[in-house]
Amino acid sequence: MSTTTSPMSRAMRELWGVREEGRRGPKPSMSVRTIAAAAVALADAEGLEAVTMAAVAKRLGFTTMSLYRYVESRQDLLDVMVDEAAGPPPSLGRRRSWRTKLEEWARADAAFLAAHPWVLHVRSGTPPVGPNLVGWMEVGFAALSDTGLSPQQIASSLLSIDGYVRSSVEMGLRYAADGATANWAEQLRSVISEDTMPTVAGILESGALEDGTDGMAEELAFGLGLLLDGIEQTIARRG
Amino acid sequence: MSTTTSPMSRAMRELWGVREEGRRGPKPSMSVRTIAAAAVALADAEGLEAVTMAAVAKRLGFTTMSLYRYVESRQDLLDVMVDEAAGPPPSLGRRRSWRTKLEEWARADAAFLAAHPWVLHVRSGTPPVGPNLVGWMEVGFAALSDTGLSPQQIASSLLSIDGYVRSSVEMGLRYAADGATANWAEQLRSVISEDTMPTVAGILESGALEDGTDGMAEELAFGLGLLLDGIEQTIARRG
DNA sequence: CCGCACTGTGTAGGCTGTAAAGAGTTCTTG
DNA sequence: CAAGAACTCTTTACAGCCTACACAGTGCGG
Repeated sequence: MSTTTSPMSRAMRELWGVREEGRRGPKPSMSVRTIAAAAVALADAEGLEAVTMAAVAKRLGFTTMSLYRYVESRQDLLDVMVDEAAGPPPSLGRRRSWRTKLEEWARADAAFLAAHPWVLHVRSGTPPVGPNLVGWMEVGFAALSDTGLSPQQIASSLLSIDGYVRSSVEMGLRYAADGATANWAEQLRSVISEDTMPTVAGILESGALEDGTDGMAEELAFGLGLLLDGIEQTIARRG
Repeated sequence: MSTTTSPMSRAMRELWGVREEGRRGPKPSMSVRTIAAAAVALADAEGLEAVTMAAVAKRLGFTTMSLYRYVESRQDLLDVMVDEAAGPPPSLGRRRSWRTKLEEWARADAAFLAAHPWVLHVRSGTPPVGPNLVGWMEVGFAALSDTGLSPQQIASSLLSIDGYVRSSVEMGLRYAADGATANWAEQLRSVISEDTMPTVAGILESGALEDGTDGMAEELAFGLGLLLDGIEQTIARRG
């Protein structure tokens, strides 16, 4: 109930293209976008932990502190990075069914996350406010807007899909990492026995978890199909 | 292909109760469990960021460095914390159907995550190796072991469910946080217009996202039902 | 032209995880 | 039983992190 209203960060406002009035001093030599792009490149190459203020600044040939003219804090930078990495939303066309659109939306989402896995580990306290991510929501919501679903149902449906995609990609990356499950199996073998953990032991020995990235794509399609089926049913029931 | 085999950490081995031979020096005054419990309490109370080695040690009345006799690194501690917070797996009984069991498993999973939200933000590079989490997998796998599904399918099914539960809880916490969506709406209102983002604007005004925690439980049940339906179909198709 | 708003820089401080060395305790071995 | 090895906890130290703050230079508004 204690609604603490915090304003949008300056960096986000710049992304939305709002003009500040009365700009007097020297013109900025960077922009939030260039900074974000450099930081994204760094995260793509060396992981999220490598994204320190110093490292990003160095990559741009500026001092660490100069970044704070554009970004309020590291967290602010991370939020901006996510929006930058997402890029503009996919265009879903007009003619096809909501189901085809949502499927394409989900696939684009998965591709985005697979290309920038660190996004999954950026923990932003608040829902997204960058123009790209809001754009993604826009086209996703729009795909469902003619179905007769309530706003509530539309929102829930899209969030379900996004959530499922995220967890699916994350699982895929975790278990498909090079030798990850092999190593896992080896560690477990030294502690578990057929008596205490028979089912786990069996599944481990079957090698079911060691099939790498292919399984991920299949799994994504599988669960996604289920969610879409459910949405379809909800629509059929008069929304 | 370059399978770098890393052994299980000493802390994990202690959790599994393996005995070290020839213990000579003074007896340890703590245990991995007590440390983990203190750290969990801290995380529950003040969030994951508050869990520093110094803070945990202080809470136990020891020096920071003493923790490193029990735990190899902060990351190691985090892994142990997750296992500790999870606790023993739910007992699913014997008589009921696999579907009832899985539903209960998912509900217990959601309850666990809702009680310790920071678990969602612990990023462990490897699959879990603690006794509690492996126990959760055991009972989850066991619920599906009589269905005729392949080990591969069993593993995928349970991971799907866990993934969905996780994302559902995370979404719920993010959007249901006190005043979060209200604040979000206010921020967006200052940047978007009916022209550029008509659907988002409409959904925002409808207040669809501001209904708090109740929506989460419903949403969880909704998507979960879909996944279970899908598993049921797969089973019916001769596994 | 003056002054203010703005830029990028340099310095500094507090906090972090953890490496390394030391002092004390207990078990094992000769 | 004595001696040394192995173990525990402490102390000290350090590199790296984010960022607050004071500064010097720049360019527009009055």
